[in-house]
Amino acid sequence: MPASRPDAPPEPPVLVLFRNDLRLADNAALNAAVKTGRPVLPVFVFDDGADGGRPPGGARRWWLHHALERLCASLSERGAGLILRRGPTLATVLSLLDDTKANAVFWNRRYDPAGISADSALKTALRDRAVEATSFDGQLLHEPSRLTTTTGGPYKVYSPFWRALVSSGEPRAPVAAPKAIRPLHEAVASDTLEAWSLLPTAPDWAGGLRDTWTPGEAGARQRLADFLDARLERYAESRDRPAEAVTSRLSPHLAHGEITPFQIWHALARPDIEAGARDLEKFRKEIAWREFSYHLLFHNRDLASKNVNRDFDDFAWRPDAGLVAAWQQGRTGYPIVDAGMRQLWRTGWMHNRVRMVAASFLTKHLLQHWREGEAWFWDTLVDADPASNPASWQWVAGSGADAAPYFRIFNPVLQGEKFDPDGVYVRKFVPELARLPDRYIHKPWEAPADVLSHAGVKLGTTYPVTIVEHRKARTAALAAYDAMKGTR
DNA sequence: TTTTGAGTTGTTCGA
DNA sequence: GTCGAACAACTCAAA
Repeated sequence: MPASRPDAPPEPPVLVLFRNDLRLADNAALNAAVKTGRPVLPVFVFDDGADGGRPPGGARRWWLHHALERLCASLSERGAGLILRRGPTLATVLSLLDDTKANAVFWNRRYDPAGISADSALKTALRDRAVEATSFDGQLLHEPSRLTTTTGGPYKVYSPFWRALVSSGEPRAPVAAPKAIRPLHEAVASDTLEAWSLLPTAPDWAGGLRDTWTPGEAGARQRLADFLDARLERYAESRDRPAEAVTSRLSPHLAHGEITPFQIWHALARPDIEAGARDLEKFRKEIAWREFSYHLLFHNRDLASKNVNRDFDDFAWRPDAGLVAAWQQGRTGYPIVDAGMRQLWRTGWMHNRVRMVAASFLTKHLLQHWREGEAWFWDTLVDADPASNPASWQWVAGSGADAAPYFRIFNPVLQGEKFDPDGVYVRKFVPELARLPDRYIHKPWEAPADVLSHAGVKLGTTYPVTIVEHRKARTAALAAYDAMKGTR
């Protein structure tokens, strides 16, 4: 241990950059910094788009505020503070070096294209200044460049990617949080969280988010424990039923790095887990989808803006702001779609099955560009992820890698009847239909007049008339697809 | 180089 | 009501 005589020159600290890794457990960069035995200065560097990536949307800003409060509290329990700085990563870190005389900077790697560029520029600049710069893993089980086909290329199909992931060996074990952090005693300037104005005001739309989520590392741990304890054993059977809360809901915690896939993967292997092999495999495959999305993003920097399948550059979208608005606000007249869009608006999250139905509806029934939907989800989802969000939208739209065949057009009535058979989900988020009998809950327009009036439903007044007719919309979508193929 | 098997999540139609 | 075929070939990945 270094001497700490009061007259000794101050020992240079190690800076630990926090970005999408708002946790102390399984934090490789923080652990390595603590292990040096030197003072550690944790800094949250909020590039907020200044590194060239996408600034977080409204829902993630709300989450970030609370996650930072939690992170700050758990750092203080261990003796350290959290410095807040906003700006481009390189300039921000260089000014921190001036302020602190630090001679080492540690961080966990980011995997969005702008983050990769900014961090590699940072590494070069620091090494030019003889400052130690070291990056660590944590966000992904596999470096996106590491899994390759036998010919060395990137995977474009999920199944072979999954097989490669499984056969590439067990992911490393997670590491425990440091028990104590040696603080830096000199004061370092920090922004205040309030000054960043991450919380919505006028109006405060975050009530539903507060009721639904507990941002922060402890919340993530609790969510994982609940999932393993009560939900995983019904996962394979019920994961497609939005009214049943059997999905893990870990996505926003993963997106903010409050928990790592290493922690999740290893928790699934615990001997006390009572779940069938089918449940475990299904869930592991979802974790692997997240990995696959990052793999795609790594090899397609423009995933959020350009069709992976360039044939779709010729697709005849029919831009219509009114249709997009009706979809966003959950007034399409299709109960399962509207329930999903309202769940998203109210809680910052939507069940996976309903995401597919709602996304298919926007791109195929309404012929609106998938980018419209991707942008709306980016702004409203607490789990908005730079890889999963665009990869999944392109998958649904048919323009992505390993995408759904275009002719698979979800029928919103059948999907509702199949996965929300007793209408519990629809009734929760579309209360104006709550008194309709099950038989009509997914197709109120077929209900006889007396049934509607008895349920207090007036189509076109209390609940919208369908904005497009399913059969016609389906035919039009298939025709648009054929036209695109014809232009090749 | 060529061959071969396979490919998240669906719907509709007609027998 | 149930069941199988058609939907569109095409590209990927491994042998």
